[in-house]
Amino acid sequence: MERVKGLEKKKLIPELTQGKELVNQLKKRLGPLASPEECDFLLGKILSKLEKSLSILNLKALLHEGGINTNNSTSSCSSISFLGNNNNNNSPKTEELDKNMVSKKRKKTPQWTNQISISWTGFEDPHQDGYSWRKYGQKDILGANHPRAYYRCTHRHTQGCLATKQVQQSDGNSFLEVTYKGRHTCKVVQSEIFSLNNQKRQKHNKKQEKEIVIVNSAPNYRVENFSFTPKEEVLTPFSFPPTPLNLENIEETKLFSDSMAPFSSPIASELPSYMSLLMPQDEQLGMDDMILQSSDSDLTELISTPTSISNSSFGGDWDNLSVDFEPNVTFDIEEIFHLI
DNA sequence: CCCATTTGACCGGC
DNA sequence: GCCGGTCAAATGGG
Repeated sequence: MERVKGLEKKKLIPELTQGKELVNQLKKRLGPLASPEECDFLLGKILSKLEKSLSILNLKALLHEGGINTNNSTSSCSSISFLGNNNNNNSPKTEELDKNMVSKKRKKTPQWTNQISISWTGFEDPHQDGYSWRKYGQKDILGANHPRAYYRCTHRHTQGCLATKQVQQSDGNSFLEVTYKGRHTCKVVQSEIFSLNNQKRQKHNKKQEKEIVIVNSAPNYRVENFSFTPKEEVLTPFSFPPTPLNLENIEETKLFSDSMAPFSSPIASELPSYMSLLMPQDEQLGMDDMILQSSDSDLTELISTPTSISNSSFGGDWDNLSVDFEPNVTFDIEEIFHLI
């Protein structure tokens, strides 16, 4: 993969500029007199520009094989925000030590290594992200119209997995803001993944499968506020696996590669999962196929990424991003997709 | 019966 | 004291 250097950026500018102009045209023509054909034509051109831009950015892997579909381009869009790290030396592992305590005494506020916020609309169900979550609380948040739900990994007590997530419907729109905290340390073996795919889904409802199909057909997304402040040293308390090739990461990577479930929990758990999202992959592959076809080397490449992330810049495998990220930089993709 | 959800209480930080 | 986050008893569904 190649990086987006000056040349690619130069390519991007006209594409995005044209896209923006097309949006403006469409905006002007939208109204009672607008003909569907004209709108479709403009939409097609706009989407073409955006896809081309994405291609340049090498983000095309985010899109499902269908690319941006005009039929549902307004029905689903998600955003990802890496919130960076706000952790200190408090290790969530202390919770594991306290798990036998009966007291309701609140444990020290865990400081999370990885936190990611995902805005989420459309047909995707943010709860179907490849992991099993258990809701443990719900709170009305000041200034928010909707309560915030708190979820933790089902394997919290059995395996001490400390991954949590918060889901809250944002105000003013239909976005579901899903914030993942921590990372999965549970060993969700592949058999369980298969179980998830092949048994739970069938067991619980056909609807879920249906939704997945919808997800696949509604790949439109946007990435916003892509900022990341990796601090390798503070990752340690989270008991990062000694080897990147553990099942957890495999799962993360695989699930993240899955069809259009790009905003699954794995991305919250590990940056390389996001990396894997950005990397061109056979978009035709289903998750199971991905699991089977992944090579260790690929995983190593992906999963070893966070350790290569420094405080200063994205080096190493970050080159694969095809974008020159700066620390805490706001990902301009946001603006790109706000054009839609 | 098991497990997930609900919900009020509780806790720590500010 | 307020607020966000967590706990755990109560409840419900399969």
